[in-house]
Amino acid sequence: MSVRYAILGLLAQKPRHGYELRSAFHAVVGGEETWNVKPAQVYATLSRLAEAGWVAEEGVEQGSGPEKRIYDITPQGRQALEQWFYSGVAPEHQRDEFFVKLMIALVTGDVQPRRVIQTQRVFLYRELHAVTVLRQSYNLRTQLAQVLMIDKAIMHLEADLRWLDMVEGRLEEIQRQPLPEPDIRPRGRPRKVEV
Amino acid sequence: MSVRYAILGLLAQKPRHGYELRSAFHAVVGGEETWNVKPAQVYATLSRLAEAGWVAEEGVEQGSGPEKRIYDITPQGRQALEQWFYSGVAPEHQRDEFFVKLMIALVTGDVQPRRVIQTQRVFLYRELHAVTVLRQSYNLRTQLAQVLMIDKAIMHLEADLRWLDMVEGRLEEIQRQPLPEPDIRPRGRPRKVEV
DNA sequence: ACAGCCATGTAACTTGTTACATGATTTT
DNA sequence: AAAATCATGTAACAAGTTACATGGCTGT
Repeated sequence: MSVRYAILGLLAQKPRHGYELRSAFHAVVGGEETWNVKPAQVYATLSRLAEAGWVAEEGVEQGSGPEKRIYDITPQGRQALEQWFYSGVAPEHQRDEFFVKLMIALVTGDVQPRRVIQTQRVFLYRELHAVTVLRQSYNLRTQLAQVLMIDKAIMHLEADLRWLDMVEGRLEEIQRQPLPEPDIRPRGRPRKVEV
Repeated sequence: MSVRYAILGLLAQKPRHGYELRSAFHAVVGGEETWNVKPAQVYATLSRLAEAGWVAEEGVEQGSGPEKRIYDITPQGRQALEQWFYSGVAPEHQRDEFFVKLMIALVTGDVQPRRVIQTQRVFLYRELHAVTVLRQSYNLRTQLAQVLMIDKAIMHLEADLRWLDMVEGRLEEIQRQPLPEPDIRPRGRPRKVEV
């Protein structure tokens, strides 16, 4: 979803060809190291965007070398892009892998949840240290994307660490009371639900 | 990735069939409303797990009604599961959709980054309010998953909001200096890189 | 000559979603 | 009889990754 609109946005700036879109994406979002968009995805996305009528192939440019298939954004594309810009992005809290891991660890007998939590805590601390060191090497003016991303990473890592502390607190509160089995509701048509 | 190991973990608890795995997943992770795993995914994942040798079909149980194909975890499966439990989950900061949106908004001329930021801020505030209200309706002892998830959501939303403030600060710092175009390096083989 | 960029793709695979298909069972 | 659950799947699609294939241009 992100790459699709990113390509659309870069085409709104000026017409470009696939290879150029890929470099521009890396330049804007923060380099090949942080988000390496594969050529396959760029060309596939361009085809889908063209099929949807959001971009159009403008023609082929041929200098000295291979031909470049130039794409441009359409009016419909511009409209879709604006809608994207001015709509909110919902963070998906629930589809977090560690959350699933923790909940499964709590019901599966032969694993210690506290060790699972501790493993994650150590991991997050290492990550926090790594990005804090990395931060010093970036310059706000020339590497805005990198700086903003690290700011975000730090805040999220701190939030995750505080959450892990909270989880341990909550678990102590309920003190080894096993999770209830899923409540089996009676089969068939349920009676009218009273509110 | 999460669902795969969740199914494995639930089978480590006891042998189950596909339909039961789906209900158990919902019961443990927090209900159909928060993460509705589709039957298609459960059965597809079971096939893949069986092919990998992590689970095995134990046989068919036939009561009054349709047959149930019971699966159980294998020793290899148990090993893989333990490795999963005791390894860290890396949060993916960079593949955040709003981050991409912001960076693209900053280079695309015809959109106001501050309005994009404000839209997201309003969205996050609404979400924060919604989960704060929802929190009151849950009970720690009987709805642990829901409570923990909301704790996490609140902390992340607060982190995101603080980050948005920080972004505006950073943008004022560089005060409408346009982002530099991607630096075009000379083509051909680069000379030896000096460290 | 060779390394490495410029430029385009195809094919296979993974994880997950959506829609469809089938049929038995159970309670109101 | 209708509604809803129990139980299993197939097919098509979307987003993304990995690997492969092709060929020209350019600087050391």
